[in-house]
Amino acid sequence: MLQQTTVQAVLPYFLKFVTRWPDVTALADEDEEEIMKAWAGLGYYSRARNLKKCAERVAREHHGLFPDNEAALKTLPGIGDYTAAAIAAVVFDRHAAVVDGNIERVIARFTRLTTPLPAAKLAIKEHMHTLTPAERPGDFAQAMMDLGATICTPKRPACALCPLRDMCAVSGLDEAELYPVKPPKNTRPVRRGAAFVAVATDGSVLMRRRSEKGLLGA
DNA sequence: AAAGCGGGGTG
DNA sequence: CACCCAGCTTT
Repeated sequence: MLQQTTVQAVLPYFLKFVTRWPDVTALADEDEEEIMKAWAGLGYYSRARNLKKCAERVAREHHGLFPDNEAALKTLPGIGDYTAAAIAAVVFDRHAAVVDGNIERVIARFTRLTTPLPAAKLAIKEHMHTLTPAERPGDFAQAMMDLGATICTPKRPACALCPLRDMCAVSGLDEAELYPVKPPKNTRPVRRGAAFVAVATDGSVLMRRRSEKGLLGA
């Protein structure tokens, strides 16, 4: 449910779902039509169909219990890189590198990555893996996501409040002059000197110096 | 690598 | 109005 959907929007749906279908088997045995009706309003309806298919496979192939490793999880319908790692880390306490949109941004800034996405995704995943502690990897992932949601935000990050400020590669830059930018369509990020910091799920620039506002070229 | 998939909240 | 949201699947 949380794939590209805010926690606030999901919460009431999630509560209704877990109340009506308390376990994987209940969901697997339900008619798809009923699940779709309960999903109405959430959008991205393929997620609902994947959820049912996933429940059916977990019920049939795993005795109603989710597999405890990333590789097996990723074979299930609707479960990709992020969700597989999140389940492995949060539910099974495995040392898995969780990378969602927030963590992507946090890591990219933290390492002052200038490679545009999605080419940088592997490097980000690897860096997150080295950063993730063996103990409470799930809590660490959730802390990183919270950091991205509250401090290291897409626009106007609150660097002054950041607990990672002293270790962050971007902290060397003048915070007061850092601000978010979205490049015009049909343009690509251009690097000039060290003042330029590029990152975002769509490959757009997140931050650059105000004085170089006209830096983007076609 | 890029397109397609939704609805809702926010500045 | 643009942008963003605990992404995944299919071209």
